[in-house]
Amino acid sequence: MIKEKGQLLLDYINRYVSLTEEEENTLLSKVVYRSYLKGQFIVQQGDICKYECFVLSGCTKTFYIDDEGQEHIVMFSIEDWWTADMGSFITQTPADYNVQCLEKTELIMFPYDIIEDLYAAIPKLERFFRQIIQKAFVASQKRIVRSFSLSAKERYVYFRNQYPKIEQRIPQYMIASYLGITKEFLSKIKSELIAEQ
Amino acid sequence: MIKEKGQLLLDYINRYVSLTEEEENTLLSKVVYRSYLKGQFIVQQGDICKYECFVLSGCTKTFYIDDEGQEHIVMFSIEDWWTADMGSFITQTPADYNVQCLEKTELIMFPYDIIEDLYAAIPKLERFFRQIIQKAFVASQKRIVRSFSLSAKERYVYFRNQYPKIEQRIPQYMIASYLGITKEFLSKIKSELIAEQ
DNA sequence: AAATCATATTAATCTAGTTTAACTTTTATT
DNA sequence: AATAAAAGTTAAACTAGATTAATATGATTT
Repeated sequence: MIKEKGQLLLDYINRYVSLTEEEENTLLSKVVYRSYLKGQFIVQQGDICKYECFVLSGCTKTFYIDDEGQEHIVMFSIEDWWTADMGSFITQTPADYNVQCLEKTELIMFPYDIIEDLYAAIPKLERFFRQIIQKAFVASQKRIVRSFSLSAKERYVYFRNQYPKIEQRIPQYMIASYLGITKEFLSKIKSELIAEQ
Repeated sequence: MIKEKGQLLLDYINRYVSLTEEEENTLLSKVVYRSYLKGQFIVQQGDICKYECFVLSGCTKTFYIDDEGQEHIVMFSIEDWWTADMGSFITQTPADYNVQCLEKTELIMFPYDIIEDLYAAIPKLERFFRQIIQKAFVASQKRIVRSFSLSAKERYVYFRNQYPKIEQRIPQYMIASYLGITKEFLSKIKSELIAEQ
């Protein structure tokens, strides 16, 4: 794998735990670098998710198609985030979600069949993953609270403040889907917000 | 700590990792057993959450009071589940949530200041917690999807099927709060469901 | 047994957000 | 530059769920 790409991952991990040079080399020898084009799928609903992926560059959406064929966006992932269908990955059962690239996207992929070896070789990784998943879980719980206690307009304003970088890169109708509202209603909210100031 | 109480925790942990007898003894010597009465608070909004708690018996609700004074229930916890404000616990910052007992509740508490020692003494616990948090995160993501893609009636039916034990122990108005609807609307849903069959 | 307090029901009115559909603007393709 | 395709806007009619308020049921206390 290209040295400088791996370094981005190591920098990220070293914010949580400190790896020795030997551990760093072991890690980089086991993970896989891959680049996807805009529109390509990293995971498809129904497949078994074989990789947990760290995003080096680009942007993905994780979404779910319901029985009526409606798309519901669960999350976006950009640089320094993770993407995959974790439920499918940890249980090796068919994925509920699709993960699709909204831009050319570079990833470092952690294959399922080596991740146990990796934990055995580098126990610190167990701690690292525990810590980032704890953070993700807390964020997810907070999103549930927001979905119940805030209006659509409030949720949009929150999203815009929290993820200013994401908003600019993504079409409005996908943001509407992420917020759980229609694109028409988001359009109305935006024009109200403009009128307000 | 009472031997048989500790055994419930060990049985639970041993479903994920296998502890040696020495590790089991170390663990039980560090955690704290405690019983709360109905109505008592385990965590209060604004406090720093000092314990991650395993529920031996009883039932708790985790909730958030919004700016308008409205209560929003984030989760219920019963036997063999965990309860706390994890966000507050991991960052040691003021809690967003309250955790209150809906019945007499027995807990095993993992104090914040010993948890690092515990990970050091029993590295398997790191793996154990990683695994249960992964599961919790996946469940949380699925709940977000349901909150967007299902109607209130569908969410209620799902809840009833998923947690039949919880429904019987808890007043309707709390279930309404958990589902993100008013108690009046839940009452309407229930009478519709009765009329349907 | 009466009184009180918490919980649940019902119904009328209201509103945040959806649906449908026509139109406009922006971006990509030839 | 012209055309097509994708994304975004506006507005009218509609609906899921909220609000308000009155009533009913069920526990708990005295």
